[in-house]
Amino acid sequence: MLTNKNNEFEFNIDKFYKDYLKGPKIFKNRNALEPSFIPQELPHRDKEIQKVAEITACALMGDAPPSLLCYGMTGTGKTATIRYISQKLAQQIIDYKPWWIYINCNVVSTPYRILAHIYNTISGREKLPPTGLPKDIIFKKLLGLLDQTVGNSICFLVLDEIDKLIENKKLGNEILYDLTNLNEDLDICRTSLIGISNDLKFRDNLDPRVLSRLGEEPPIIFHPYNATQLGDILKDRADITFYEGVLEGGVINLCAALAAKEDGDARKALQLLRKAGELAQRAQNKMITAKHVDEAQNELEKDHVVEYILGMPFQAQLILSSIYLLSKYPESPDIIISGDIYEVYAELCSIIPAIRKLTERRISDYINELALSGIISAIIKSMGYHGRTKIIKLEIDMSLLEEILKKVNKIEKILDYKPILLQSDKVKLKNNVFKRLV
DNA sequence: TATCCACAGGAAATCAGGGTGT
DNA sequence: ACACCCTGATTTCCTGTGGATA
Repeated sequence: MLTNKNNEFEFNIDKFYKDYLKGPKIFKNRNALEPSFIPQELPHRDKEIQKVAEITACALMGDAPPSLLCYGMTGTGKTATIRYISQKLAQQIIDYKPWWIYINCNVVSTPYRILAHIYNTISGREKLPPTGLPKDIIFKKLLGLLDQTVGNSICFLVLDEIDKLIENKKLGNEILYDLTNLNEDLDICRTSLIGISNDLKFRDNLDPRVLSRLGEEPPIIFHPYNATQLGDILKDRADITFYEGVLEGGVINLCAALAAKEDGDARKALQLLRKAGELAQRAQNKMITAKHVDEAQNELEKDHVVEYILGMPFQAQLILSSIYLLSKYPESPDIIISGDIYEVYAELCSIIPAIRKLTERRISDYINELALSGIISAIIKSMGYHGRTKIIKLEIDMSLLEEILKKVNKIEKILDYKPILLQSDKVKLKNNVFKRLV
């Protein structure tokens, strides 16, 4: 034990590092478990690869493939398949070099920025400003650049999470229309659009003109992996990532089974395995065991919640605090509805200095976002004569929520506040009526 | 069976903050 | 300095609605 003369614990960092280096080694190469890693082979995606290959094969002859849509839940290999195809295609084409431009519409989320992103990627040096110019100027500049720089080649535009674009129906359809019609305005360059989405329903919001362009080919559906398939994927990656013999038998299958339960998300499976490895490494264990996987599972879940809540806008954190306060006391109602949340929220706004109170409409959207993230659940329920409302339930631990909210500066102080609402009989009355109805 | 509650949630307008070229 | 542009967040205005109650 490291102690100084007063017998206090003393941390010797140099010794720690030395010991660490001498300790067991788990990771040979971490990269293979990163989401960005593209493996040599993609197990169990042969059918999908074949379909994409068939549609894009005309690029071998220099023709632009028709637009293409890929659907499937997260972690079903959509993006990986497209990247895989782009590599294979590049190996086969000798007389020209196709361009591949990846756009994650969750990150590059506006029409202007998509155009600018494409422009900046192709041009390489001359960057367009992030805002300020009119869109049509950018569009014309882009057309010029495509003909000039891409020239007699094909430019693949891969729109990942394309459904995010359509969240703003009007603008999203406009830019998609422009992108699907690029070829009309180009002289020599040809473009080809590939859309990737995890939401099948997003087509409903598509303008018919856009849909007819994007839907020329039947969409390619990526089904979730089952546990066996996930196991195969993990095995391949584990061979690259870990030193031989560090994986206890059954660890891979356990990861695969856990991820299979969660919609067959390969990304989650890989994350789980990596986290388990990290935990083993940190604990200086020689092997990764089922225990590490369990721990990893818990930590990943917690990490996600903590990160999400701390990353939310302050107003959303306030809403969550309102829900917290509404659940905390003996007087708390059994059923939490949006109206009550808003009342408590409004109260909190008046207590905390320099906070603007937002409208109910906005708060309603925030509640929906919270529900989407899984932190709360919100079910619309009609109470007949008592109107229609959302019934909200906290889906994470109260203690965890408290722990997280304590970390937020201005919220920490109000976590013991007792809302006036809870002291009125209004809640009790409502509560009784609703309890009867639910 | 018509009524009416307490909201849900769509669409367009507005605002403030960041930028442009002239 | 000026007119104009893009964006994200929010407000304003609005129509819609399931079912207990009178």
